[in-house]
Amino acid sequence: MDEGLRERKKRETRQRIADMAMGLFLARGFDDVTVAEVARAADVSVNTVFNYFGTKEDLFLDRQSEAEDVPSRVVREREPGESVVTAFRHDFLEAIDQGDWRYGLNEGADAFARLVFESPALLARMREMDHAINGNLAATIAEETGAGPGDLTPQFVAGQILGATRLLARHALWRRQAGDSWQRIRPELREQAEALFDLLEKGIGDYGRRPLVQAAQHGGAAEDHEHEHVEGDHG
Amino acid sequence: MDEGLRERKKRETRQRIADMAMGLFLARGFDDVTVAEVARAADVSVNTVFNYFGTKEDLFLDRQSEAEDVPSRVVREREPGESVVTAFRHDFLEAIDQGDWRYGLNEGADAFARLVFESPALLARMREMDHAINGNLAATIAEETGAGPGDLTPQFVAGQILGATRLLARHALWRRQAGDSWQRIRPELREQAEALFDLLEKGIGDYGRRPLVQAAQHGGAAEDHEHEHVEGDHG
DNA sequence: ATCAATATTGCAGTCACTCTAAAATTTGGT
DNA sequence: ACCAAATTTTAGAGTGACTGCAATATTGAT
Repeated sequence: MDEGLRERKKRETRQRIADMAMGLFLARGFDDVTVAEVARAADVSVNTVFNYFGTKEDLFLDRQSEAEDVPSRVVREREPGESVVTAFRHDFLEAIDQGDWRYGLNEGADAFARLVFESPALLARMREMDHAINGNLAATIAEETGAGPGDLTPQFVAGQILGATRLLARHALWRRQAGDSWQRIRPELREQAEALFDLLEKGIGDYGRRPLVQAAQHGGAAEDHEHEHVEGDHG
Repeated sequence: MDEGLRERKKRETRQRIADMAMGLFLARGFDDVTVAEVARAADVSVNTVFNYFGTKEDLFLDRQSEAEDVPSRVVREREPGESVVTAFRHDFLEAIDQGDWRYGLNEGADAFARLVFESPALLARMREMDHAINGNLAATIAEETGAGPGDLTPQFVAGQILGATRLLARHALWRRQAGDSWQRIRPELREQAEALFDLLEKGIGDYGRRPLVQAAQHGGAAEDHEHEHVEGDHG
């Protein structure tokens, strides 16, 4: 045994605190539970709680932050011939079918999401995590593609892709919140994912192009001149 | 006079508080200034400060939040024949030359930025603002293009574009922070902007495509075949 | 001047979080 | 089993943002 009594007790105490906290949060919402209550429930002092968790939010996100470099793995383990985007496309589509927790597509994710959406503090923390994840993925992409330090492309690409997957995941959660079953959501989500990944790959250059004619501008027929004049005056 | 004494005094008090706050923040950093100090400097009680500003962060972002629907205007006022992306391309490139405050490209923006980057609280608030701006722009785009309520494309496009402009703006600020002059930054920023907008328009489908050769796939040496064979076989 | 509306203030309190010093507990050596 | 050092836990006091309430000061209209 390389784990003494001391280590075990610490691990147990930490776990007890986290478990009690999660129970209270799920029952009454994040903001309506005080750290003092968590401490009482775990039978420790408030100071001990802060000894293990730096902030109240950490009580909730304990293990969540482990997922901070998950997207990097998708890039690193992409198959030969696969671009970064297609790697994520395949990963995400698989995730839909398997109810992958990495994108919040698993069964119990909605209870979790409800809690987050109701708490400004947790929302802020989630955005912070998103930011960190963006940075991680950008670094990995830069590394994989050998981009120079002044090159903004890795950060750009990371942001674009994660923006898309987050949007899709959030949309699914939102539909779940509204009462739809995963069964009903899945096929639509697949379509939407395909559509957004197509846009990622092929670009949004033509999106929302305003018609060149102005006669009957917002009369009724808006579907003429779809690809009329793609200008390319940029360097 | 449609403004009585009462109204004027309120306006003046509010302004005095905001000014004093900004002065203290710029001098000593956001986190190292207490609301009580701001109150003392403005010669009012702490309660009066909270009477005008809901949170400490509001003291800093007072007028900033006015800019929440600025991007929407770019879309609405785009010229005939212009897509959403090209509208932003032109707007941003103009902004670079004119040192536009809307993108934080004006002369005094770096002092501001330093303050924000050093304060976790302000960073969180900025991200919150970004989120709101995203939502606004998405709504405008949906409106302009007549997208249905279930269509994720407007949100997607809004996120992609704002992600790009924010990245560019942040990069410029970061270089400013490092001591470069706007004069030196401007031309490079233009190039980077052109590059990212090109990617927005044409897509990132081929970015980071891994070579198809497989010989020493995951043996020991990890640095084989960097850019070997880029081919376009997607479809 | 006086009254009603409202702006400002003082005060007490909550909650997250910090710091410090005093227990309580575990560990290693004898 | 016992002691001493290391470490964990705790109590207690304090800070700072923010809330709620009741008292007070100021303004607007008569």
